[in-house]
Amino acid sequence: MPGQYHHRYDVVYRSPLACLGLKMDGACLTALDWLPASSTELPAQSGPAQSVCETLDAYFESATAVQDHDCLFSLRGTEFQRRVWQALQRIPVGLVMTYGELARKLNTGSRAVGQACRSNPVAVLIPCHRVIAANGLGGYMGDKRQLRIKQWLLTHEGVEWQTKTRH
DNA sequence: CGAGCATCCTCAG
DNA sequence: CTGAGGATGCTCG
Repeated sequence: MPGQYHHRYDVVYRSPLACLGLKMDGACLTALDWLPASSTELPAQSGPAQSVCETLDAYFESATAVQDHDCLFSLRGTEFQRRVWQALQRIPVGLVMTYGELARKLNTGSRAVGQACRSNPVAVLIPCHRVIAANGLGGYMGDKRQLRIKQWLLTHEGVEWQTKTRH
């Protein structure tokens, strides 16, 4: 049923992969969600949303060209989640980290990091897809079927991840 | 509290 | 290689 998501989002951006729903609060981005294939484009009309779309244009044109973006976020989350989301934004394009590595850096547990990644409100721009498991790709959006998105993004960023053999 | 997680490690078979 | 199971930190009801 196309269009059913339009009342939730201010803008629906069409990426090469799937549509992304934007929610704005004034000049700040509050949500960027991957939408189901059935959703249809809804162009930006306000300035701030348009600038987010331009950032996305640049990213999907060439990930490595966009080393940092100046989108403003306004995010709801616990202190711990914010700490993880900030750490995510410090992972540069082309690199990945494991949940365990990030956990050690933040003095916490790998599963807690994964949980915070899962609750990332801003897909792509807060690059939770750059965190992978010690032995493989890890999860994405709590749904195995969405893993192709994570895989696509990493490939687009020139990352060659491989399923490590254990031991 | 207790259950549920986008994990990790170890230890059999 | 595979699977089971414990340790782990954080969140939500």
